[in-house]
Amino acid sequence: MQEQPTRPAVSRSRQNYLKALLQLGGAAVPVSALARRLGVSAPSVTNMLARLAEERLVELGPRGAASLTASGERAAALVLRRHRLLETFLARVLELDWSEVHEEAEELEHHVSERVMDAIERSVGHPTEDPHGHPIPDRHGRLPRRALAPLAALPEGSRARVCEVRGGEDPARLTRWKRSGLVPGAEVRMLEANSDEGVFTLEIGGRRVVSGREGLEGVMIERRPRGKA
Amino acid sequence: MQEQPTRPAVSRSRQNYLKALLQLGGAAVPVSALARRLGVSAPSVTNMLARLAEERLVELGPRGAASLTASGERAAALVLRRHRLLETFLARVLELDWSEVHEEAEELEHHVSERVMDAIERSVGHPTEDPHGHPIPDRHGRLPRRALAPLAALPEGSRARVCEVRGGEDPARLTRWKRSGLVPGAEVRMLEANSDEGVFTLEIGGRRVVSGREGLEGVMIERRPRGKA
DNA sequence: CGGCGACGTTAGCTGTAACTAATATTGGAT
DNA sequence: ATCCAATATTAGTTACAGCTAACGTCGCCG
Repeated sequence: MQEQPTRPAVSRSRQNYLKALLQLGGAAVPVSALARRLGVSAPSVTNMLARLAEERLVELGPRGAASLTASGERAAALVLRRHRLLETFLARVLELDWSEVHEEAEELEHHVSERVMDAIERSVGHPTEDPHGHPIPDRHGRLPRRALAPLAALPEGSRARVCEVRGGEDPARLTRWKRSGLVPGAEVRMLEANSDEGVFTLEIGGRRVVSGREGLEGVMIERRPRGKA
Repeated sequence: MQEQPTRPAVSRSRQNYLKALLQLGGAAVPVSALARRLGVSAPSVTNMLARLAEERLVELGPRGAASLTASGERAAALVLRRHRLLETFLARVLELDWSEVHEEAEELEHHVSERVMDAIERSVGHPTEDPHGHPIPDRHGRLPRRALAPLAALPEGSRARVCEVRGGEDPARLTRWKRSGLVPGAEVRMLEANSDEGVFTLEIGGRRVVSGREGLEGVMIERRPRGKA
């Protein structure tokens, strides 16, 4: 063992694998899915999974299906926590556009010390959600599970509140959503839902917005119980 | 060539070598000095210097003496710039203690994007000095040269203003200086300078402080022209 | 002027984490 | 039942940047 900058317990690469596993469901994730997500080759994944398995962070099933162990899941959630705290910080304190914060956090999450993370968290007042509405895991790696529905599933005439927008990796998409008012917290009403053709007409903040199904994919709502307008 | 995260023009390690070269005077730096400073072995240095020479960032003289080229010096100053901006940011915005900011910046300087650096610089109002009083190079890599004198050289009875405290790598030392009021901007008067025995008595902000020569090493002053007690 | 010690270099390894090419496995369609 | 295509694995390589051990080259001291 040679040691240069105090090798971290979980290397940068490992952190990315764990995070990807968690976001891919955490259980029975195929090698190919991981490879696609991380943009690496399948052999690289097989290799890394073997190492992670050795370290008891994942468990390997048949046909390469990987599942996070309890400690792997915790580690993954802690990476997610840093990521989301950083996004919040970048948006609120440094005033970056919400379409930019994802890629910046993607890099920083691996390099910011505990000490600085604590200061960052203080500076944004211990938020529970990031700018895209994703819940922020607590410092023990507990990630609140929420049951949300896709906006496209909202019945005609119903109201709902946008809770979370997924797919923050694509800045252009976020920019489009922001322009039409599709941000967490926005109140929307489904005016017309043509599910067959995939065309939806919504009222967002008093404005009519028409969108295709792909344009809405990832926008998640919490159904308003009292909302049968 | 394999490329994972868009290999930076100048790798982390290179940046550290360049910065160390600049701080070691930038010209005719012996291998051994670099090795000591960076905490690596001599062969590692020889190796890296060869690569840097190939990239025209340094020039190699006889007996391994390394000198920065113009572009190497610029690159080094830009690393220093990031470092000092980060220190300022960490101290002023995240309110870390000035004894902690150095080591945090040491890591972050390699991983913060241009975009975020710009936002950071804005958030601290484009400072020209870091918390330890070091000048911050401009965005073209120009580093103002200042002629400062060590505090220990101040004649008895003279006044001066502390300009810069060097040696910020050692948090304990910074903490001691801060306790005795030796921070950039402090007004001091040399009450008694026993240079032979290396004992100095100073007046700092109305308080008498006695210190040995080592305890003052790195505290730099700008002589007050009108300051003959 | 011979040799010692400091300094530097060469050679060869280590570890991480990627890659390609070739091979094995496996599940579904014929 | 067989074969194909998708999926996963094995084997071998690459790049970076560190390491140790061994060797070379000065300069100076005696």
